[in-house]
Amino acid sequence: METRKSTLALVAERAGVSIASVSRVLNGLPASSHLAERVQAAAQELGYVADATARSLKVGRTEQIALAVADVGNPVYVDMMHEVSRVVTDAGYRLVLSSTGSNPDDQITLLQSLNRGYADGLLLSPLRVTPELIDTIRSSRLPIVVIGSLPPDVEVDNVRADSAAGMTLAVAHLAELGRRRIAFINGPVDTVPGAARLAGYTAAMVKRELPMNDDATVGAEDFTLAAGLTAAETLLDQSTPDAIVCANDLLAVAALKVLARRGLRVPEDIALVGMDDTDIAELSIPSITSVDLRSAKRARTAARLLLRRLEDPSASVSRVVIEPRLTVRESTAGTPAPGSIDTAGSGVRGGAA
Amino acid sequence: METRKSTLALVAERAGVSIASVSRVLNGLPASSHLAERVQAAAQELGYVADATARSLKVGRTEQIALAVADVGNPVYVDMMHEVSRVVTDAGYRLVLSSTGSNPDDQITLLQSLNRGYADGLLLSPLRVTPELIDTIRSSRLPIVVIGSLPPDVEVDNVRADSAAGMTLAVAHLAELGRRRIAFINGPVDTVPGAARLAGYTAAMVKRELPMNDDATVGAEDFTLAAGLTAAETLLDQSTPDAIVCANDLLAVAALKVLARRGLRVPEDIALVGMDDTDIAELSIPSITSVDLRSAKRARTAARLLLRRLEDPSASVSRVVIEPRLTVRESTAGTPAPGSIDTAGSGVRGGAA
DNA sequence: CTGTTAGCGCGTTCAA
DNA sequence: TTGAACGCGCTAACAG
Repeated sequence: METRKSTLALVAERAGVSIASVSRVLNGLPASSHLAERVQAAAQELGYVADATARSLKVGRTEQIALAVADVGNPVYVDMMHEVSRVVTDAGYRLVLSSTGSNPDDQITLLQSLNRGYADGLLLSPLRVTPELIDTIRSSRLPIVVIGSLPPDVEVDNVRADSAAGMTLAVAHLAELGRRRIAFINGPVDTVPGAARLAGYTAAMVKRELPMNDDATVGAEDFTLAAGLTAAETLLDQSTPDAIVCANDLLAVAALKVLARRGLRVPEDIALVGMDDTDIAELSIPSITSVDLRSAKRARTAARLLLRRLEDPSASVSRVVIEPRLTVRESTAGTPAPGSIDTAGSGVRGGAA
Repeated sequence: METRKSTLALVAERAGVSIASVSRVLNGLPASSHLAERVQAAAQELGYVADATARSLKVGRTEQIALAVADVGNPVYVDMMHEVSRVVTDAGYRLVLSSTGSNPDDQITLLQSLNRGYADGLLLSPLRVTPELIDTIRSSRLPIVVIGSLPPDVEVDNVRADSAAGMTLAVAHLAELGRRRIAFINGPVDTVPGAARLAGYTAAMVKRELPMNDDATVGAEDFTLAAGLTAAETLLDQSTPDAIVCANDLLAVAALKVLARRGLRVPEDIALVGMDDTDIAELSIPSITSVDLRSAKRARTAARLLLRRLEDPSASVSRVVIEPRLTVRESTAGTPAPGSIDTAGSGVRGGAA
């Protein structure tokens, strides 16, 4: 096998045939077995592989799909990436990863560069949605599937989680365990998920007729551990909940740390529910009950939607809503009514004295 | 701004000039301001953006860099991805993500497809290295930088961690805390990191003249939580260490879970050290002391090496070794000599009763 | 300073 | 069944 770059012309010369014949044989089009053999052999010897760029220019497809997420480090996006990578690779596409920040302007720049045609389609998961961003998405030359909520009048394929329903699951679960003073640690309210989760929390609390209190809701600056630590301290300084729902697993881990630091037991003193159901919910000690927003399924669905649109550009717009589930773990397991005495213990807690 | 696809020819027609002039203006080459204006205007109106594929075919560069890792889900690779994404994007390249499994054959297939020229270079981090893989790397037409160890006679750019030195750091740290029965939970020994870490552990123990024991070393089936749980159970069934070093943070978290389950305190009864210093080491309760193998720095260095080679293909081969650090956290903090009584406590432990 | 033209490497008509 | 020739959209070398 040669290591030099070889072209159709070189293979053709070596096989003593025309480049058209080489192209045909390698693409499996009808040819005499005699010719096919010669070509195969020549191609083999030269280690020939068709140039992707030239092929793309000719056929008008790059066989690449772009995925743009706000933060490559966020476990949720990692899950999505993982899944998209699988689906897309299986369909014969390569995955181009674009880490835009949460800044809508950067995403607009990205969309414009997408029109350079380096990919056949885009999966976009915006953290903040502005009218400008929507306009840009609308006027994109290439198909886009949005992962996340979009205003109802936007005619773009999209798949989103029902995080309001997720908050309902969390609140209901805690209420059924007898908790009433259910606090909420949110992320930034000016993000799409932040706004949706706050709305969901409020609705769920009202519906259950549980006491609402401004001091029982705090918003972290960001969906990160560091911001969560500050937010949890603030919350516990101004409020005495018997349960906390967090808009994110990272925020839940932060809460867990602060609770431990203050000598509060989970779930005995305070039950804890996270959201996203990422690996860290399982890894934590105690493990954290979490609302599974089905990030992998959302990603998979979005990827398939995009693949479908690529093969049928005129298909009607799809809007898919994925229903959440609740994964119950130690942070809410076997919890008696508040105020009662913990005798049994689930036996799987860390740091037992 | 139009949404239809526009070409140089269309812009030229609209501006009433030649396509060459359009190309020049848009690439910032000298032109009269009169002409430049006309062209800019026309391009603007048509929403023209140069086609990436055609440009690539012409200039022979795709402005894409590929990154191939064994497992997109592994936190270490996520760190690397994050960093590579930054460096590469800043340099004007797009990142193509290839998730090969740990199977060398898949990686060979990947390398062959790379010769299709869809990227200008590759960053490869193989979990297992076979002679065939090395041959394929050697004969690649495109530049490759390997992240990880390579036999000394392979003339390929590469950057690796000194995980043997890392094991020395871990063992030394524990020894200085007075621990002597230092056990080791490794990953699969037939992987590059697995082999290196076992060798490092053995060397470090011998050097410190600490007691070695077959029962004190177990190998998990995989570098995952699930495999780690089994391995930790096995270890504790057959051995009574006062410290455990794990080849990986995930394995360390698994050990933490098993220790908690058995009522053993960390660090009082058993001190724990992980490896890789990923986010989960910080997130855990207690937080885990971990050998920082500098995955971000390794990735950054490798990416820069590749960029350098792209601009100077004849540069001499670089082999960089990144030295590890130790990040001390709660899982080994303030630990007195074994057998003595814990009175002080660092005050930042979880699950205090 | 600007226009014309020749390919980059491939797939795909059209003739033979 | 096979070969010759064209063009995808662009940049660069050459003319004018």
